[in-house]
Order: sequence, then C-alpha cells, then structure tokens
Amino acid sequence: MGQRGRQKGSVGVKSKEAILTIAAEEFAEHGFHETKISTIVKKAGLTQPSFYLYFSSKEAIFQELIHTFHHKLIHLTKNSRIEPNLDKNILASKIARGLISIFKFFDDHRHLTKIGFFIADEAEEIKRGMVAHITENLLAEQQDKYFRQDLNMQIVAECIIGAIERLTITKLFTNESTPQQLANEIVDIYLYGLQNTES
Amino acid sequence: MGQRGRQKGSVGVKSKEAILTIAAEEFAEHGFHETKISTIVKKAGLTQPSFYLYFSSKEAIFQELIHTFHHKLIHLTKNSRIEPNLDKNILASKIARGLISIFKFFDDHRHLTKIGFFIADEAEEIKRGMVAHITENLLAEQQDKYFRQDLNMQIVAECIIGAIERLTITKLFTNESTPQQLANEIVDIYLYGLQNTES
DNA sequence: AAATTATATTACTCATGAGTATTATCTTAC
DNA sequence: GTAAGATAATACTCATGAGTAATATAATTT
Repeated sequence: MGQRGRQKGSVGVKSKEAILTIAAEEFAEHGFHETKISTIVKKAGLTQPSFYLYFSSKEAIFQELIHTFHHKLIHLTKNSRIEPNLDKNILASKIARGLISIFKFFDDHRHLTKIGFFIADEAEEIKRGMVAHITENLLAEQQDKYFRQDLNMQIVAECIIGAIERLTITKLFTNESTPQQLANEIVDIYLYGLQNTES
Repeated sequence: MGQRGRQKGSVGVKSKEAILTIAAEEFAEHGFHETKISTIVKKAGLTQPSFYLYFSSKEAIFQELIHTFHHKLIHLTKNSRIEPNLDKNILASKIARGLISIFKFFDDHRHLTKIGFFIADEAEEIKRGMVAHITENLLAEQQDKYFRQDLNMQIVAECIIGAIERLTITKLFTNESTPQQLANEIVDIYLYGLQNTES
C-alpha cells in the first residue's frame, strides 16, 4: 500500500481491475460528472497519475465500462436464439426464460447496468437494440399466430423494455423480487392482460 | 438589447421568464452539468450577473423547473378523479382518457418532462408518486372485479409507468405517435394481452 | 429635478478537478 | 550486480465555469 515501484507479479493488471471496479461503483452511484478520478484512485489505494497509466481519460474509462456492458448484453441476446416453438404453454415459459436471463444479467452486473442502461448517453441506443431484438421475436410469434394480429409489435416491445427498466430499478435492485418472479409477472401481465375473463 | 438600466414596463419578469424558458431547453437537451449559465444568459441576451438577479444559483433554477413540473403533474392527477365506473367498455375508455391526459401533458411540456422525468435525481420520487396513484386506481377496479384477482397491481403500475416512459421518448417526442394513439395502444395491450384468443 | 429602485454591465475571484512533468523504487532479465 | 521496464509517488499546471464586487443607466417616485 502506498509503496512505490514495481510489485511482485502482475500488479498492473490488478490495479487496473481495481480502478475499473471502483469506477463502476462510483459512476453507477453518482453519475459521470459527480464522480471524481481523485476519489476512484484514493479508494483503489493509488494516486492520480497512476490512473493515467491505465486509462487515457475519465471519458475513456467511462466508455470502456459502457462498452463492456453493451458487449456482454449483445452476447447474452445472441445466445438466446429462437427455437421453433411448440404450443402456448411452452411459448410462455420460453419468453419467461428470456426475461429471466435478462434480469439475472442485470442483477449480476448492477453497476454496469446502471451505467449502460440508465446513465450513459448511449443508453438510448442500447435500448433501441434490445427493442429491435424483442420486436423481431414478437413478429415471428405473431406470424405463427400465437399473438394477436392487430398489435404493433414495436410498441409492444417498447412497453416490455419499459417494464423491464422500471422493475429492474424498483424491484430487482432493491432486492424485493427475484429475476424469476419478475419474469413470470411480466409474462402473465403481457400474455393474458388485466381483464377479468370470468364473470 | 444590451441596454443597461431599467426598461419600460416589467422587464424583470420578462427576463426571468426568458431565462427559465431557455434554461429548460438547455437542461432538457444537455443535462445539468453540461448546461452553462453563461450559455443561458447569452441566449437570453443578458450577461452572467443578471442571472443572479433572478436566481440564487444554478441548482436553484434547476430545482425551480423540477418543482414546476412536479406541481403541474400533481395538479393533473388530482383532477383525474375516479368516477364510479360502469361497464367494461367504459372502463377501457376511462383508462384511455387518463393516459391521454398524461401524454398530452408530457407533449405540452416536453422540456420540463425531460427534466423532471428523466434528468432530475428527483425523477425516481416523482415516478414513485405516479405509481402509487395508478396502483390505487387499479386496486379499486380490481376490487370491483373488473381486473383479474391474482395480479400484483403495484407491479402492473410499474409496468405501465415504464411503458409510458419509453413511449414518451421514442414515439411521442419523435412525433411518431399522438397521445391518443399511444393511450389506445397501451389500453389494448394491457387490458387484453398479446395472446391470440381465436384459434 | 433629486432620490430611489430596478435592471443591467464590465471586470473580476476562486474552487475544482482533470491531466502532466518529473522523479523514485521495485522486479526481472541478462 | 547492472540495465531495462513497470509501477508508483510528489508536486505541479491549467481550463473551466460558478458566483461576486463595483458600477452604470433608465424609469419611477417624491
């Protein structure tokens, strides 16, 4: 701690990772402008110039965090490919699985999620990507007659993303609900609607 | 323009209003930190110290804008009281009317909405208030058996707010949809769900 | 018409926080 | 054991932008 010079092993990598982790925390909690490099390095047990050994600027590390989030997210949606589907019950659980994986991902990367999904200027673009992806899936199911023909699936996708957003902040990050619970509630609401069908 | 001294009539009020209008624009477009007092006063045809004749600080004018938004919003929801309801068709159109008034309000106050609903730290609290209000209404309808008994209405309310949020940004503020269209789509989706009932 | 008040300006201060120049020290390779 | 490279510190610079002190001038009041 506070020692000058080269340490045993790959200390550089560790310092860089420490900075990244702490920066994610700080940006997530305080936003870009109210996060100070000086605070980050202090928490990492370093001094200001060391920061610039690993990142060229405050903007750069912020971008790196956003990129990490976006990259992981794209990887997630890439892997959730659409199996040709069977009957309605399976469709529901298939959709639930997709939602669970999203909520789990957000839960496992709370800081990155806050940054990339709520703080970054790029958040809108990232969400646009997710909306496009969800829209595609919904359109496929719609063409297979699983969904009503008269719905604008892009709007539905926006609503779902909105719901995910809101529930992530108010239920997931407050530990009030699990990914499973949230996914099931969303499926239930969107698939069957609010209307009471008995009576 | 650029004239010193007192002008004819109540110039002070006009200057203050000009500053408020321009500040709303700037904050909405660039956020708090990237908005500069110097830019605001320049656009208002004034110089920096004049700003401090009307507002005690940058924080203060920002808060004033948030408060204006919040106040107007509360006024809006106060006035949308729940008439004892009739049958299902009327229920749908009643909900639609409520949503229309929200979207119209957002549309009429785009800058304030961006600030109070998306930029301010207080945005979460403001949304919490709306969620509470919507939850109340939904619970009443649920007790009257218009809605399914097995739904958690707070979660439904969060989903609806999420949908409103998202559609406001992507459809309303881009002029792709009208308040009426958005309200109807939301009612349609949430009331009846995605599921294809014929087949 | 003199005093007062409102409104505005010019010309600053001052804190903050990002980023840098220079130097020191530890490890590893030869 | 010495040179080289990596990792760190001390001690700065420098731009920016919020906020202020002092002053000027037009309209209003007395």
